[in-house]
Amino acid sequence: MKHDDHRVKNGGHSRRVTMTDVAQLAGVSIATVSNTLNERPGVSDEVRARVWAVASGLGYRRNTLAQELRSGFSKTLGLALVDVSNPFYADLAKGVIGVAEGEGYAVFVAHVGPSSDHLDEISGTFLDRRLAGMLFTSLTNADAPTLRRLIDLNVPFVKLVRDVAGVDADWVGIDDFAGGVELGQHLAEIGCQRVCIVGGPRDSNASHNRLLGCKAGLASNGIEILNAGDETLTGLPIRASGNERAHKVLDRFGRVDALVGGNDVIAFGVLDACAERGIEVPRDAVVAGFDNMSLSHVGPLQLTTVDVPREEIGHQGARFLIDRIQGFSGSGRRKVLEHRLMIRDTTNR
Amino acid sequence: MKHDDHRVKNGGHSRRVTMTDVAQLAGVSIATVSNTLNERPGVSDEVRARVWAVASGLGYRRNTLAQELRSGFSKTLGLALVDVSNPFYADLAKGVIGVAEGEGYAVFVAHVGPSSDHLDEISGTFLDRRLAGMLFTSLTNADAPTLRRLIDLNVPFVKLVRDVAGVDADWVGIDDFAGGVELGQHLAEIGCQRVCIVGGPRDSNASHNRLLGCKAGLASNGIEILNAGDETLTGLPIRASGNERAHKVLDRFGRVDALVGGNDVIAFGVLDACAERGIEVPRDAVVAGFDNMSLSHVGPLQLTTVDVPREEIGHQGARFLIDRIQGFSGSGRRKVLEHRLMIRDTTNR
DNA sequence: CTGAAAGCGCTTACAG
DNA sequence: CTGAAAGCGCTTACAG
Repeated sequence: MKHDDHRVKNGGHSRRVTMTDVAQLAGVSIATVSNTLNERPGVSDEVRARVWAVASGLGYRRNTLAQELRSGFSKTLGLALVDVSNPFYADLAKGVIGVAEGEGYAVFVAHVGPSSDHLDEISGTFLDRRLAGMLFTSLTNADAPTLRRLIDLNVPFVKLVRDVAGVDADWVGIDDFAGGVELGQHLAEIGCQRVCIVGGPRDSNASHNRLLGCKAGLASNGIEILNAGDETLTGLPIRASGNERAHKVLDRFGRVDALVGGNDVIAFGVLDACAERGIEVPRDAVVAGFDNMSLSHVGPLQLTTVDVPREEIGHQGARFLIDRIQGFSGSGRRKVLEHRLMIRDTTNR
Repeated sequence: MKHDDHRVKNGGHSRRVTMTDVAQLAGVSIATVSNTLNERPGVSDEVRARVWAVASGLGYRRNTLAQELRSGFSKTLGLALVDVSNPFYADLAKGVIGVAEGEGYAVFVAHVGPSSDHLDEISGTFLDRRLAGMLFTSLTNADAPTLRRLIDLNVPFVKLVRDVAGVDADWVGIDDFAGGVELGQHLAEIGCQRVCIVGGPRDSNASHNRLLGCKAGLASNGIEILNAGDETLTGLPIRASGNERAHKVLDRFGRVDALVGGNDVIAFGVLDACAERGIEVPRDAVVAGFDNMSLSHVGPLQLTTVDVPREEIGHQGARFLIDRIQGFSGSGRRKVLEHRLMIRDTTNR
């Protein structure tokens, strides 16, 4: 195929090939070209063959903007993430993009900062582009008005991982509470008594449930966490915050048997803090996380954590969304995927 | 603002607010609405104020599809990645999305599989959507025809990290060869004699340069790698491949002083293999990687590696691309960002 | 089976 | 300063 095949001469300059070009060369109307290319019935075999031949000969490609504008249907999704460079969200994104591309949908990825204002802005630009649907992560209750506007506009969306009470939409995640319980019980079983939790954001319902679950798992063994009610209990889900809060906790509560991170990234910060203080894990203290990040089991000191099937959450979320785009209606579905406690080096003693 | 403000009644059903709605309510033509909203001169203050008031009262949002179709200008970029869930690409994506959103561009993220066919397909769907420009990673020479077609179509694009010879376009990356040299020299300095390289893909020019550099750095100290010419020298940049090839190398060459991964992910696989064989790092053998992934320095055994400023590469790439979209022309620029050898536990002896 | 025509929601010369 | 009209590239009833 020659390169020029994708363009058409037009008085010195050249432009992209349109249906009109195909129609003229094939000697038919653009309606017939459209019907042929969209595989609609009622085009004679002879014409159909000629149109296809001309179209591919010219290297014709349908203009998606025009198609979506006119038809009112879009095959584009929007995915809002706190931060792609966080492996947790990156894995979700992979799951979403994988299913979406398989079904012929393209996906916009946008970054939501810490503020809900930005989520509203992103949802706005998604609306401007008339996306077929959206997927949200890291939602908080403050996002409810934004989501309700989408419901009013009849734009389908899915909540991933975190849920927002009172907003009726499909949700995919895990049973964070149950995962927390299992982790708490494991710590009790291996004999931990003095336990601190260095949790995730206060306004994340997933973090909240993990924390409640872990407390419950410990409580059923008669253990109460040391830093209940302390400001170290919740914080940003980043390594620096885990590190800083681990140091505070170790300063405040002296000897600690176990430190639980609200997620693996926090737990890495906790491990850093232990290394910085000469606390040998798991001999002096055990450490656990939540998520099972792909790099949480590197080298000689692998992290105990609760596996969250991130990519699968992305898959299921995309499927839910595409269902609704294709006409499924009904109140919000809830899909709870399997989590699994992964006992590894950092609690192995 | 009421929810219904974003919609307009239309015989039982309701539709999104358009410029026509705004024009009618404001008692002006849609041309005037367009001129006002686009802040073009030549609209009286009185009319301007009225139009803005009506537009925001109605919750009007411009339809991006229509705008891009009619104006012929798009504020949308495409980013093709092997895999977002690979932290290296995730960081690049973060950099690109950060700058793009700051400049008012949205970005499509697509997954390129291992084959070049898929890259061509992705570039096709990007063209269909009339994107303003594209960014590519993980290019190989086989992608040259696809890229040349973009040049013919006058669609700007940027090559990130990997370069493709003979395709004139902006490129952003690091001096992989120099990074390799520094790493090789470091290994020689700490007394390594028996060195194996477990490199990246054969057809990645970045991996190739790293490998050549490392060999050169060793050679300048009179050291030749053990597995030169061996099939273990190149392979997939994934953990399993690093693990498998490390085992092969250790089987074939007996005692080895140093194992170099083509990137950190490969090096993690190498570390796993060492742990599996009871080889204590760095006592029995040292290990190094390339990239400085954020999780390459976790806990008690942090990986020696060469820092690649991934997010900054994304930033610079997006800036280059936006320059060209805004009219900059001229032959391909080359931006070499700073790398840095990070000496850590795995080579610390 | 095929085509002329209207229209999706905008932008853009061009008159007035 | 303002508006009527054409047109971006398609899709979609509707005639013939």
